Amino acid sequence: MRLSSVNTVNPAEMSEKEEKSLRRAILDTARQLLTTVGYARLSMRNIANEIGYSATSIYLYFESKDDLVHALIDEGVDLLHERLTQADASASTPEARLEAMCRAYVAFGIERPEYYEIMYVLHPEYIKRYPTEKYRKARRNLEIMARAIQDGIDSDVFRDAEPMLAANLVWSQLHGVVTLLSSERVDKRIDPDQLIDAACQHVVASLRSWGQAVAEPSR
Amino acid sequence: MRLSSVNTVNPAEMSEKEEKSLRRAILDTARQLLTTVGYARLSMRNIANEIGYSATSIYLYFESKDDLVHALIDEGVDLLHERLTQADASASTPEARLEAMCRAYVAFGIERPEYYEIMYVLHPEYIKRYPTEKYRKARRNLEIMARAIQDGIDSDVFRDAEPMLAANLVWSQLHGVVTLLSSERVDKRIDPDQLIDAACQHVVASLRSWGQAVAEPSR
Amino acid sequence: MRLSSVNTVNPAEMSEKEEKSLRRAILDTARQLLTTVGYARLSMRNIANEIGYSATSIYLYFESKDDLVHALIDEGVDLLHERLTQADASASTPEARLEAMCRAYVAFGIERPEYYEIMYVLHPEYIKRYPTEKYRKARRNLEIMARAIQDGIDSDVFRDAEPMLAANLVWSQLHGVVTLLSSERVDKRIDPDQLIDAACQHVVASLRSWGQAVAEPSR
Amino acid sequence: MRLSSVNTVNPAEMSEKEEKSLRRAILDTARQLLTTVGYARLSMRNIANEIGYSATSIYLYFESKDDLVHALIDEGVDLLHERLTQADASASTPEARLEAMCRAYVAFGIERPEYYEIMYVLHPEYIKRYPTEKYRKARRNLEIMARAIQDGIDSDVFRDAEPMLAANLVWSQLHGVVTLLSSERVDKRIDPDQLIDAACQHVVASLRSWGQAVAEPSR
DNA sequence: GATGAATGAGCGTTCATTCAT
DNA sequence: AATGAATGAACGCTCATTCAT
Repeated sequence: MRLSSVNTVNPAEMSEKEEKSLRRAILDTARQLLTTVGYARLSMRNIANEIGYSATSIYLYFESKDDLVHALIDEGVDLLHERLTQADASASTPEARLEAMCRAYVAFGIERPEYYEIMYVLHPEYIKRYPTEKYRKARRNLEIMARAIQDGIDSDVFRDAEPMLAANLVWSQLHGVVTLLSSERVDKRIDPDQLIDAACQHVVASLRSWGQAVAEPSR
Repeated sequence: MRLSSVNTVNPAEMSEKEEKSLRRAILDTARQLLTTVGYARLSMRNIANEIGYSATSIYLYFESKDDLVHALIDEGVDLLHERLTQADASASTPEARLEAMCRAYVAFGIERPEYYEIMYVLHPEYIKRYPTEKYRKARRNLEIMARAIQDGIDSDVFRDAEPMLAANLVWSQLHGVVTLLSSERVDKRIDPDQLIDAACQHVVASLRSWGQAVAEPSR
Repeated sequence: MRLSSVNTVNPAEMSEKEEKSLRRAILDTARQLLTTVGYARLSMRNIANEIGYSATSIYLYFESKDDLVHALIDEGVDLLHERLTQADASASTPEARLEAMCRAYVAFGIERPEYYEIMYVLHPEYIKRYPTEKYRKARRNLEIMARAIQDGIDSDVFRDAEPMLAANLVWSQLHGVVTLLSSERVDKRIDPDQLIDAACQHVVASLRSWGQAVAEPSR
Repeated sequence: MRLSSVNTVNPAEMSEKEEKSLRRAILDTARQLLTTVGYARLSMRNIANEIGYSATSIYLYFESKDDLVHALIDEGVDLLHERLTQADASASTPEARLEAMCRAYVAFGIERPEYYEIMYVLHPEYIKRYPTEKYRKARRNLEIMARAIQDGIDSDVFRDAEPMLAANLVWSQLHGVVTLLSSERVDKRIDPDQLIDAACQHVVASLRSWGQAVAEPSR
């Protein structure tokens, strides 16, 4: 049975690019399965069945399951990078840029839980097998934020601090919101959007130089 | 009992209470394995081998793997509760109490990553089987913080806000720091303690009423 | 936990003979489990749990699971014997006696499926371990019927035949009805009672002397 | 394929069709084990060992143990159907047709005890998982008999009766003979063939119109 | 480029049974 | 008379992977 005759990931998209490579189909199905059944139940045979190919075929495109997942992480890293870059460009002041990036980050985490899970939640023992060279690429995403922070410090909008530490702090806060929300651990009585909103505002506020940060609201 | 003649979980502790029950040994070994190999590789046989017993024996003390893990979660919840309660009692002002609790929370997460993982990181599909009655107990931990926040609001130290929303915000931020650090995703050039410090301070700062929050530093 | 404090097989009976032996309780529970969960799921621990004793205790009264089941078979054999004897005594003509016994046999099979299953349905590999001496006792049940048949032959009501062969024939027919009915393989549109009725009548009719029953058709 | 180098199910048959598929070998071995050790001890590993393959391999041909057994039941149903159809066609009068079918039925049960066990003896709890659509096919076997009975009634050879009830009665009687014989519960002093013979004759005789069969006794 | 066939290792779990107490 | 502790063997099943074609 071939791809075209079986239930494909997204028939609409299929007719569009019709000649989507098998590699692409594998990755897409893997992603799909990650959201529906979770990493623990993501298996080669699982993926293969879904796309109507034999499990063996996957090995033509990926050396191992690790390799496949790493490819997915790669995609996730790129996608997030894109979103952050766009957010960064969408505003001019360091504050606005940072806030835009925060919102983009959280949006990415919430909308693409599959990517987010393998990128940032999977057990470290696993992530350690992630090729070192790709780590650097992943780290760039943090550096975009760090740059906006640095700019904020340079222009005295943000309080003086080690920008990478600050970036990690920002990251932590956003990461916490994303993971708690998507693991459904937050009480239903809490409105997710309010939580996200509050988090993004505080992240920026917490970086403001003390003088500025608080004088304003009291006015 | 063969316990003493085999590689035990922690020889030091063993000589201490010598007559540690097998149930205890199982829980401890499970915890140990959670840190070393992660939940995905935590198996009954794994645990059994580690303590030199047959896998079957575990079933003398736990109905199922679920049961075993739930028992661990329970312990974690209690342990965290204890730490938070102590922290809450260790200070008098709402601010100080909250900060103490933040530090206690992070300390717990960092020092007891096994507990933390099954309590707050494990895939929700799993956690859903956690008995409802115990959920309430788990939620109490958030409520201790919410209470301190409420007190702060009442005494005008904290800006007026929905205390549960604020508590969840605090929680998110701490959770982010804990998980990123213990999944070793934070660059080694960042000093963990600095990150934790910064996070705890910001958490409290972000709750201060705008007027007060900023007046001080500018002084 | 002791018998009295736990869910017993039949509380009503319990208060009656209060001091029912554990051996009795084991047998009763085993029977009960045979009907509810079937032989495949009848386990020592299962029984033990049900009566609130430890599985080990069963071994105080029965050498092995085989032994226990054999004891049950014994009871079944006795019970059936009793019913057949009563039926035999309830009528005077050989025909009436036989028919009464047929009805008693089927009734036993339907009302006591647990006994019936282990007595007559369990895989032969198992039954082979049944002590030889007890076989003889079991065979007696067939002999009661054979005797009525012999009486019928002697008084010319039944056609001349080898009585044991005839008895086995009768037995087969009844056995077929019982097993098909209690394994729920008979279409629901068939009324069980009608089927049983018809079977019992035919069984007797088929033994009638050819002169009476069959001579005619040839004419 | 290692098949040829290992102890095969039936070397004679093997040399015949040499290229017997593994699927076939699995089914045959399963059947063989059913007769030798019974369903209770029929396990995937058991089958696999017998044919010199790994247990995993079975899953290449059958989704589950259920699936495997259902496939066997299917085969049995078909085989029996074939035999009954042939028997039905082998004679012309309803009586002769019915008797031929009775003999065919019993012969099937005795010669193919494995099939017979899973088709008609296995615990109902199991059989309930048998796909509904296949039930209909199984029921056809009874309907062939019912048809001959109906024909007999129409031509006044058989006494007027509900044909399905009569068919079930016939079935019960045959079933009883088959199961008692193949479970080796019948005394060795009884000649199986005589028993079968007698049963088949009686089955037909019991259906004959009362006028013919019973008028006499009134004489 | 794709597959069918096959597997070893492992999983959670159940079971009858033993033994020291 | 009764038990708690313990186990080896087995069960159905899933998984990532290999290899010949």
